Formats: sequence, structure tokens, C-alpha cells
Amino acid sequence: MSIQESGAARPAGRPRSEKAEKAIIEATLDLIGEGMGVSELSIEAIASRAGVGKTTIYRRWSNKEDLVVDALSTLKAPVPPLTGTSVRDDLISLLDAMREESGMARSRCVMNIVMGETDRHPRLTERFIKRAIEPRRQAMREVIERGVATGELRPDLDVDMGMALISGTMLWHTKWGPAGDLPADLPERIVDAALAGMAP
Amino acid sequence: MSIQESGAARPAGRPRSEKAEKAIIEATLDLIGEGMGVSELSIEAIASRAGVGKTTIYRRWSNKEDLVVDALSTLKAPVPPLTGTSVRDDLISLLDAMREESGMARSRCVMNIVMGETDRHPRLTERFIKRAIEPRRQAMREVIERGVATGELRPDLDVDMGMALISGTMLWHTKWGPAGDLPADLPERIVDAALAGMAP
DNA sequence: CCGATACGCAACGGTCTCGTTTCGTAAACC
DNA sequence: GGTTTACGAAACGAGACCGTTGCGTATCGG
Repeated sequence: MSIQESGAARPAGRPRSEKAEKAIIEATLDLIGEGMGVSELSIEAIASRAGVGKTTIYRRWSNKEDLVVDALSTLKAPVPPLTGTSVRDDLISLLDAMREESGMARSRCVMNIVMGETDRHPRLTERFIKRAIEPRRQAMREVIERGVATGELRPDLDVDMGMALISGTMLWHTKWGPAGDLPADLPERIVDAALAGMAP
Repeated sequence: MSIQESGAARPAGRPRSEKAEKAIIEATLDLIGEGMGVSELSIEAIASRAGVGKTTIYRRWSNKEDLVVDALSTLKAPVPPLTGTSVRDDLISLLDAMREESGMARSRCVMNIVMGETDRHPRLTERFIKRAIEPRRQAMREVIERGVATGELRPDLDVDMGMALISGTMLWHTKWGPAGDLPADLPERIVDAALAGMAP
């Protein structure tokens, strides 16, 4: 009788090292965070960085893209806690989380890869969006829908367009705005601008 | 007496082929348009595609990045003609030009490279922005400033924030919106949403 | 025609990465 | 102890590109 009978039978021999697996994924994210594109990533560099033999990598992933997909999938979306006191405050909280992330090299590079290689690696993007983007998108949608219901937002508001307004403006600043860190009051200014609109 | 004494003396020997130069740049843009990243581009592939010897490339550019920078610099920004009848119409025209471009694979891939490899190739991005982005940005700025002056837009409007609102929302749709071509009425809906704002 | 330069093409030595294999060792089970 | 599998390290042959060179030809000025 094996100690663990739950589920599948424990395979014989030395079990795979969880530590090695973590190290491999961490090394992959590290290299991506240093500005490597998917095509510049080499298995050799990952193995070396992780202190691991290439064998150990090939035993788990059959090709580079699979590894990158798994590595990016481990990144979860930290949806900030929302106070719910006002739609404006919640939107600012959401944008502020994006602002903080945009200052971290790793997040920025991950974003570059996901946005830039959509054409080349569709399923990479797809899985990453589902895992890391969708939760935040859902959070923002709920905030906006709540605002429409409570009257804080215009009753005829197109929710999707509202989301595009808010997060698109933030996205624009991370990509095309002046270089360097985004100012701390940017989320507030964006939300107020989107709420007020441009017309008099 | 040489036929052409204007400027520098014509160097002896066979002159460089303009046709070859065009072919090289066109081949580069072609490959980029097929989804190649800068690091995946190979001089050999470019030469082969252009029907040109590698020598001919190395005689003109000393490395790959120089070639890519030059190739992208040939892309000009087609600022659409603006009627000037109303700020709303002009903004829609500007966004519609972006919408049309987003449907073309080459433009999309070029954008991916510029946005995704900013960290790795700063001067590439810099030159491309100056050449291809700045003219449109300036056009939009003038439209918005005009609107503020004429009273079509709120007098206290932050012009830069207005630009971010409009083009950011468009950017969001090209990147995160539903797959496939952008609907024809999207520019109009974006402009109206940005003008009206989200508050009641 | 002559000298000079550019052309396309093919080949070179060199480097990098690939994915695989071999080796001796380590960790689990019986 | 014995079996089985995983481990890190090293080496392998194959292939892609690199940047350069040599070759025969083409195109300019004089």
C-alpha cells in the first residue's frame, strides 16, 4: 500500500523537484523582465539562470512557447481592494494599481510581449488575458455597472465604451506619455477627465 | 568638366543602384509586416527577399538596427484632410485614419515593433515617433485647441488629457477590443463618448 | 578601351542555439 | 540492497546567421 492512494498512483523513482520547476519559471520571468523577447529567450540561458540542466527543462516542456505560456500564466492579476464608497474612488484605485505595475520593469516587459506578439503567438496572449487581464476587466465592469445603477454614472452609458475610455487613457499614458514614472495623481486626473467629458 | 558639378563631385565608378536600395527597404518592411520581430529579422532573409547580395546591404548599413530604423523612417504619417467644419468631425476623421491603418497587417506589425521594443531599441522608437507619430499628434492638438478657443470644448480642458482620452480609447480598441476589424462607426462612438463623458 | 566602383552569387570560418544523448550522482519506493 | 526515475553537467551533430572575401559581370567617367 502506498502512502498516497488519493488520485493517481505515485510513480516510482525519484519525484520531480518542485524547486527546480519554480526556479525555471522564475528564471524565465526574470529574463523576460530584463527585456528579452520570446525569440531572444534561449533554453540554455534559462537553464543557466535557473541553475538547472537543460534536460530538466525539456522533461517538462516540449518547446519554448509552452514554457513561456506557463510562466506567464503564473502571473495573477492583483485586483486592488475596492472600498465601494464611490465609483470615482474605485476607478481611481483600479487605475492606481495599473500605475504601480507600470513602474516595474518586469510587468512592463511582460505587457510588451503580450501586446506585441499577439500575431505571432495567439494562444500565449489568449491564456494570459484570461488569467491576468480578465479579472481586472470584470472588476472594472462591475464598478461601472454599479455606478449606472446608483445614478453616479449616466443611465444611457455604454459600459464597454466606458471601460475603454478609462483604461485606454491609462494605457496611452504608459505607452506614449512622457518617459519616466507616471505621476501619482494621474489616475485621479484621468478618472475626472473621463467622468466630465470634453464638451462644455 | 563633369556634367554635374552641383555639390560634391560625383565619385568614380558605377553608382549605387537606387532600385536595390528601395528593394532592400521594401523587403525589410515586408518581413516586418509578416510578423517578424527585429531580432528575428535576418540580413540573409532580407537580401534573399530583395533579390540582392548581402554585400549590397552591408555596403549601406553597418548593422541591422540601422537598416530597420531607416526602413521605418520611410513610413510617413498620412494625416487625413480635415474639413474644419466642427471639432467633432475632425476628431472622427483622425480616428478613422487610425482605424483604417489598424486593418493593415503591415501597419499593425510596425506598431507592435515600435511599442514593444522601446526598451531594447530606444532610438528606433524615438526616430519613428518623430517621423510618423508627431505629425498626427500635432494635428489632433490643433483641432482640440481650436475647439477650446471656439467654445466647442470646455474652456478649462486639459488639452493633453483630451488627446489621451481620444487616442487612448482608440488604442485600447485596437489592442484589447474584440478580434477582427474595427467597426466603421467606432470613431464616431469614441468621439461622442469622450465629448459627453461618463457622468450624468 | 581603361580604371573604378557596384552588382549578384557563392563560399568561408565563427558563434549561437537547438534538441538529444551520455555520464555519474541523488532521492524516492520495494 | 535493488530498482526506478530525476538531477546537473558536459558533449554532440545539425542548422541558422553572422560579417567577410573572392569571383565574374555590369555600369559609370575619362
